[in-house]
Amino acid sequence: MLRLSSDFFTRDVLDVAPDLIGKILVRKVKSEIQKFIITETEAYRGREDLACHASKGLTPRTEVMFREGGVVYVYLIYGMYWMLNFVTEKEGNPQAVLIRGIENYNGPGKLTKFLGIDKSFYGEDLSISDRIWIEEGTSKINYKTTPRIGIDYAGEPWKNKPWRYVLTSIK
DNA sequence: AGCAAGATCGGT
DNA sequence: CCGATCTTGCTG
Repeated sequence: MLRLSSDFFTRDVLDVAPDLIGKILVRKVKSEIQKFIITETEAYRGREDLACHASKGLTPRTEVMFREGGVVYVYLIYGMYWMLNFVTEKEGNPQAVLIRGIENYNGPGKLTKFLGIDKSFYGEDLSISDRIWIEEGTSKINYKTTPRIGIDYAGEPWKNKPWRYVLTSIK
């Protein structure tokens, strides 16, 4: 199957996040390759989006989001769960897609634990990595949108933006 | 230097 | 509904 190049990620996160639904997340551990359909994503869009970590500006933690799209942004939440994100857009425009679900593993904290994703993936380049990348899916899919989960603190209008994308069926 | 809160999850 | 568990950004 075809690995998605950085061109796929250097677009607006509101285009990339829904386009990732139905794509294949590939994880390679010691020459063993595992593939999963991506079922749920969320978009975090720039410095103005108060739910996006980049709204805090360029800090050691958010630095990777300011890079050219196509690299991995991971961070620890609640002291125990790693969140897996893919950076999007051009350099200097901080956006990222949170991977909230893959087939058989719903929940952003559960899937990273299952896949063995941790701090060592911070900044990993999806176009050349030999342990994580994305491949084109085969089928067309349908999805729905809802507000993002767990970001009520961001307030209006951010908490109600329909920037969560969930796979509903495969055509 | 200290502190409150967090893009979660599983058990009551 | 509540606790686990620790990094982070903000305050002082």
